[in-house]
Amino acid sequence: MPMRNQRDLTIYEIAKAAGVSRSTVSRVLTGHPNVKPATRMMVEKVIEELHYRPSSVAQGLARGQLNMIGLLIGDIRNTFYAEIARGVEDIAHEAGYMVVICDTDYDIKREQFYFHGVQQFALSGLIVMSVLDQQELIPVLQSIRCPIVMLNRYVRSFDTDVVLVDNVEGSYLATRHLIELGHHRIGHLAGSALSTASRDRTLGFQRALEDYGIEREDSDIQEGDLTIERGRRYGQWWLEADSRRRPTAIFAANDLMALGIIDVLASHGVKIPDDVSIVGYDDLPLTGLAPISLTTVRQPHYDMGVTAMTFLKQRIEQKVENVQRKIFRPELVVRKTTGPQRNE
Amino acid sequence: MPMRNQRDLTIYEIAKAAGVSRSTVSRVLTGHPNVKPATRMMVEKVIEELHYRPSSVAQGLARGQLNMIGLLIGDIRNTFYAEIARGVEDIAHEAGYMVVICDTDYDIKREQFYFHGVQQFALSGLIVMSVLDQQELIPVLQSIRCPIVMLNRYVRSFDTDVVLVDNVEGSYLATRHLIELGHHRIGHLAGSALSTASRDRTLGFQRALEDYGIEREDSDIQEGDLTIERGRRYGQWWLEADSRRRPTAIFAANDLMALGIIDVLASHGVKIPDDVSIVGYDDLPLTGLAPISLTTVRQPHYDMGVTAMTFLKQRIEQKVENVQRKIFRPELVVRKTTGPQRNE
DNA sequence: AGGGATTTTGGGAGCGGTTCCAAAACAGCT
DNA sequence: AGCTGTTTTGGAACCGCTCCCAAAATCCCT
Repeated sequence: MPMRNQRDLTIYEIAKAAGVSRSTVSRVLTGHPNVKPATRMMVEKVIEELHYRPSSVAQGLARGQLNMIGLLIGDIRNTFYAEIARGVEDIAHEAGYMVVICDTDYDIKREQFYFHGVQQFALSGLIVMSVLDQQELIPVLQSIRCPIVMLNRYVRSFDTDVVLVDNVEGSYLATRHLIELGHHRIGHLAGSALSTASRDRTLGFQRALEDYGIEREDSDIQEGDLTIERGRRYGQWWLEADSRRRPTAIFAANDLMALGIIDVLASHGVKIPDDVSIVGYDDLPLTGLAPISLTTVRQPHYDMGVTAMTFLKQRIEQKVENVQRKIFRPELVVRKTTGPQRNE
Repeated sequence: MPMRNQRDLTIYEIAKAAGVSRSTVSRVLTGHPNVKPATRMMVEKVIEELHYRPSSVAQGLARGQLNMIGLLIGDIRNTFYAEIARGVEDIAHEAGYMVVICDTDYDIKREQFYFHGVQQFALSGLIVMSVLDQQELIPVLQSIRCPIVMLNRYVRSFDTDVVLVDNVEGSYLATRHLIELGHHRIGHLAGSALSTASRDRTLGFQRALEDYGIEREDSDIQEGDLTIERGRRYGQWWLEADSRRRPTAIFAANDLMALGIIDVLASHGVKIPDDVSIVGYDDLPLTGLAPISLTTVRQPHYDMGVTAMTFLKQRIEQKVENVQRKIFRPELVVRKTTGPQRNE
């Protein structure tokens, strides 16, 4: 039987100390306008002096929602998510919300678990970077009774606030960059086909190829899972592929996979970018370091988190009416893992 | 006025549907033994069929603690913390706790804020990687009325469960490695002198020098803040220092700083390890990649998180009596940023 | 000063559970 | 059947706060 973590002051003590009723204290606490200024100041003084802090749990029960928000992400160990998380938290912190971290590990079971958790704890809101397929996601989303902001994902038939980056454009930029360097055998290691973000990146890739009249065999696109390990497997595949047919340039759907590829290739003596060019996606903080210098597509992760939380806050506080939408523009960062196609 | 996030089922509905009293439902919910097996099964069936989930907030109020724990860390963007966080969360998840993330940003104000938050929300427990000086930390810790596990830090005069890595040994290993390569001008870029972890690392460094009879000027140790930027500044300093007196090997108190140093040096054409050897500390996942291949000291971050949360869980559930303590042993990982001292 | 409108305050009923206590049901005995 | 002793159950108080409603206080006029 867990010990009860005792508290000392309740609103009742404050009321007594201030010589008013609990209701009045509650009013100053919640900023209700109908309190005589003198009374308000007096109560505030007592609160201050006694270092009273209301129980968020009791408030949560009475108000029907806890001052917390959930952040549903794949895996916090991926810096991509970590930066977003930090952006979310900074705003949440200012606004007085705590952030509950929900690592789904890209696992649907676990994601379901957290969706339930959000209900049970009556969280005030939820920022979602889900992995569920659209089909499955919709009913779940509808069953959630709190404000939701979708981040880097969207569901066409479900209108929520949403923060996006133009993934089509980002990968178009990356691919065009490779094309302009003279490459025409370009491989794409994609993300999961279930996520709109990944699908859009693949789309941008294909569109660029088309625009520049480059033929594409189906084998040029492989599906991945955004892990470094998957990148390593791709690297292995590349090493073993027919050297006259394998891509001379590779566009990976995220930096982690690009790094995995580089790891394998570099340790087998493949020269980058001389033997093969590589572009990633995300611009993780460490990929810009001199020894790596990955060419990649930058997304404003931190700001995405900030924006998502700002949207959510407004929604929770019902300061807005219409759906909020923000689309960031990605930016190509050319560094040293891409170079001109060498004559064959 | 935020909208109330409506719920549907309460314990009362279940009681009615099952034809028993709320108390009985509550008993089956909490696993109280005094329920007739037939009744229990019957109630469970109703709960199952109606998909009832008790409100964690109401439970929290009644029990005096919420089924959540806090994780107080510096900055989730640092993979070091992210891996720990993931270890913590995985265990918490199994045990039915949610994890609230508290990024202090190494800022005392913000740390205080979160300490208060823990109280207000009546969290069940707290895992602390604080930045506060011992002096300041003790009263704060004492004022917290919930179980605490200290992670990678300790306060001598305050007995809590603790999970540590032997930092003295780790940096001893790193330093000895450099000495054995023939270096005798070795620089140390330390962490904040306020944290026991950093102080211990400095201690191991000094001890190794002493053991091998190497003289040390005070300038060999510089205080840092564990950021990549600080590493860059150190790199800058090294570039500008008198080339006959500057260190031929550098031991950084964490990988991030080591990477910052490498970033600057590598982009100025300094050859690593030919011109200077560098050792980091942490073995972040990306530092092992071929282009970087940082020699470093490995700590089992994920397992540290797992252990901390396991300790905390036991403590919350009062399954243990005595203080729990676990000290992991670090491991030197020799890669390619360290090499023999070249004749001068 | 008196009367209606408005502001300020206190009382009390929730919010959805847990838990203590006493009553009810059920044993096992003689 | 009648009497203890143990399970099993329901009732009610409570956890700490919010918020509705009505009473009290204050204000502005005539």
